[in-house]
Amino acid sequence: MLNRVILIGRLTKDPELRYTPAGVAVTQFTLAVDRQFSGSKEEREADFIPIVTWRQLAETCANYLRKGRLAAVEGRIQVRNYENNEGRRVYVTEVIADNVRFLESANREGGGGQGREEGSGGNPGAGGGGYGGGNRSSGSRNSGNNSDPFADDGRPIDISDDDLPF
Amino acid sequence: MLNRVILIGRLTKDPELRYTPAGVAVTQFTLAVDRQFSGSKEEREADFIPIVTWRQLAETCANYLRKGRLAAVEGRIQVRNYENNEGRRVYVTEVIADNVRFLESANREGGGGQGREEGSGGNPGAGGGGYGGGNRSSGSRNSGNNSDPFADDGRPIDISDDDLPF
Amino acid sequence: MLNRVILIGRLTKDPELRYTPAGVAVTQFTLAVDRQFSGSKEEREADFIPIVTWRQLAETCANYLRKGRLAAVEGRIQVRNYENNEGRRVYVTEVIADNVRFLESANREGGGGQGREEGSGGNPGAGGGGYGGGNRSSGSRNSGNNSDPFADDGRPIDISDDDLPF
Amino acid sequence: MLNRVILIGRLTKDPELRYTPAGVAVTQFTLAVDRQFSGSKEEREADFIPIVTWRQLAETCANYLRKGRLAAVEGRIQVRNYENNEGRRVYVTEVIADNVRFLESANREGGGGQGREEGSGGNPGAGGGGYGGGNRSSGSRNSGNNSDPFADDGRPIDISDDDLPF
DNA sequence: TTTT
DNA sequence: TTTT
Repeated sequence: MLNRVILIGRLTKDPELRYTPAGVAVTQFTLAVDRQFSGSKEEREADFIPIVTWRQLAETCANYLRKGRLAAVEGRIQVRNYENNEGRRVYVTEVIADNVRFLESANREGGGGQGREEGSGGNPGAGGGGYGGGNRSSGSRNSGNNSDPFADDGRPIDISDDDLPF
Repeated sequence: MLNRVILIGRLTKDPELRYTPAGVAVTQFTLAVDRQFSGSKEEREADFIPIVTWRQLAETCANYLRKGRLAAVEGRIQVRNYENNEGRRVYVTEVIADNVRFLESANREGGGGQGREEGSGGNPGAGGGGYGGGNRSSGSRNSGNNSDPFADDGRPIDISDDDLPF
Repeated sequence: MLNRVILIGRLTKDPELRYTPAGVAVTQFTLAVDRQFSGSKEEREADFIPIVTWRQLAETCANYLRKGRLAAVEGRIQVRNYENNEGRRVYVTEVIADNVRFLESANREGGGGQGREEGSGGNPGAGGGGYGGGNRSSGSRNSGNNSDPFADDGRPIDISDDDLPF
Repeated sequence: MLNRVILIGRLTKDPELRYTPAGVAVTQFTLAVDRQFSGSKEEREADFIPIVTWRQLAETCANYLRKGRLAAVEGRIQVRNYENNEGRRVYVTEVIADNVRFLESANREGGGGQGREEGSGGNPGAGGGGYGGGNRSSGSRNSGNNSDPFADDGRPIDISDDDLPF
């Protein structure tokens, strides 16, 4: 019916951009969202919330977000489940983002040498991910059978384009 | 920093009211939130999102919500983790609600014989659950030592998976 | 940057569907959103918030919403201003909705004789108003010079298609 | 029923802190929230949304926010009305904030000489403005009859403590 | 100007 | 494991 999430937090790692077998871009990252305590700094804790973005927004996030950066994410909660290699059903809760705002300029902390730092800051059109198109990267950039975007962090293999949210 | 969720959906079951060892009320239920498809009714699917409410709001939800009812929930995403009985770390994602709106009158479908139907509908003050106090039910309604799924900070204590609500 | 509003309330009147000179559907209504008081029923008050919907969503709202109905609205705040006929600048704050959920079935209170009651309830695709198209009603259903959708309730005349939000 | 707003934008001016006759702190500022255009930079436009904060949160905002700073605001839409000096009813729409996040450190642009710059950045407890108390500044710092906090920008005079939202 |  |  209605499912809306808004988060502000910092990336725990660089985002990971992958492609579905059909070549659709998917980027994942985790947002550390500090809980609010009026109390002391000792008890500062955070929720670590996995974010998934698709298509054009996925590419933009991969280009402009980095570990430690502050970002605002708008999206919806999705609960997926899959069977793990022990035959047990595992439930994964993620936020599927349709809008991401970069709240810190890209050139803040001097890069880090990954050679991917191409933006100068601001928010180069990260909103509206997929609304009205986006560049459905057609090619099979991701061939082979080990191509799953969610493999090495315990997420389901055999993701297909049926998982596309829009 | 900022962590806000708003959901509208239907309860998959009656809510479950329990008490921490310290006597604090906790109610849990799952909300089925239909995904939006312009397409056919066949492909109608839902996300099943676990909700947790505390204190006064927990009591109100237990009193007025029932399986199948429509409700709006406002809260924040929380990611808990604990070690299960196989020594594995399990992550649980829930929405901690601080505001619940009952969108259907309680007397809609005539009860069901659980003998707990005491409300007449509307929304008897479910908002603001816990803001400024709530009635911290003092008593030791919950005696016994191994019985409660929530220590007083909401983390599971020494329970088997059978005791896990989800 | 980020501008998100979620409201639940009741329509103070039937919605008003009009068309821009270019034939784009616009529906307006006001939502009465009760403020939360734990206190007595006497002091129950509401905010009356003007809602604007466009295109396909406008048509759906005009078809399925009626005075008194409960609805959930998702959108953004927009502040327009215009010069009134006394040469004074007037500011109008509205919520531009991109998602509307009908929380009460259309056949609840038996019609009312407006002869427009064609729906049977539920939510016939009101979400995503305009995402990916909608039927941009082509024709000039609304010719002449007195055609402004906002005329008789003190809203600016000379609305043009530049005001279209998507 | 439910009324929730989340905004990210920049202050158009320094915030204005005043006190009601009873000595309750009120801070007002306007947030410029850029609309999203995938298009050119020329058509960049913004909504200018008036924000009101009360009590402890008002004091914190007055201390740490400045013109041009980026902030996230969480609250609800309120529509007030009053009669202006020409006997006409005027409607004012504002966002009553209950949570404000400072998204830029205070020492960014070097002050500006207002002699009020006492913070070093971060977010010193701006969340939860008023939840569970706040320091209801007791004194009559604001005596006299022309003391209205909303006077010089066309807002109603004679604001009383009845306008307090919590 | 307002809804249940 | 799921709601209308």
